[in-house]
Amino acid sequence: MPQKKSDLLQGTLDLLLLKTIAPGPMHGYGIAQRILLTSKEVLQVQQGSLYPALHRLERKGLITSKWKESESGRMAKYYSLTAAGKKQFSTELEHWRRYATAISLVLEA
Amino acid sequence: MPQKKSDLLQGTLDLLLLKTIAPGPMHGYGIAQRILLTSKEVLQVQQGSLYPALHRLERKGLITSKWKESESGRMAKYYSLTAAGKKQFSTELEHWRRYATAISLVLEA
DNA sequence: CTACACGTGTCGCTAAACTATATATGTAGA
DNA sequence: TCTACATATATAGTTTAGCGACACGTGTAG
Repeated sequence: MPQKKSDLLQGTLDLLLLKTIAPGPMHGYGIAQRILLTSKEVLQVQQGSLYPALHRLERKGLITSKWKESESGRMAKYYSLTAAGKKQFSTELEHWRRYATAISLVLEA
Repeated sequence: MPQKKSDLLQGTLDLLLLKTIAPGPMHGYGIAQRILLTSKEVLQVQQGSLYPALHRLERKGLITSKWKESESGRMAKYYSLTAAGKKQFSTELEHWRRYATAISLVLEA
């Protein structure tokens, strides 16, 4: 069961989204599900965080969207990474690693 | 050299502060220095983040302060953990570990 | 006398994430 | 049939953290 207070750390949501889209086009709902799954039910992305984040990334030109029929037969907006998005992803990944390492240094000191 | 855009992740600052104070009373300026040092110059806590955070923690009863002469001979405000602060620290540490692990799962998938 | 390290603090801003809500459809079960 | 739930997108309004830019004051080194 997902924890009540999921409280995403600011700045990591974009990274998570970018990473999840990377292998191929996905729609918002599916992205959230996949993150929940691969994080072993720890990371729960709220709709109120998810869709604004997706719109934000699209406005920045990091992802593009296209309406398509989903596996369940409904229409859904499929997002894919742009070239800029791929670049941004690797930058942010680097930043996360650097940051997480630094935190560990302080915490485990 | 510290990176320009240090951008602390929201929510981790309190944890860092609590951890740094844990071994014994420290003043704000010293805390920031120590974090910079132990993180190998990666984590730079800005004054505009540091002091409000310290006040916040004190208001919540997680730390207490006392004016004392510092090693340099000036007056400085020394903060120490309260019992509630210690408890909060272990809770937040747990949360961070759980969270960082989950992120890694998604990122390294 | 100037610059820098020490030390605390605030104001105003931005932006991220959350809660709650709205909308719409299909399907399973009582 | 009615209800509940999964699928799917979206926004309005709120909170709050962290940041940049200041302001204040002292002591010391050059």
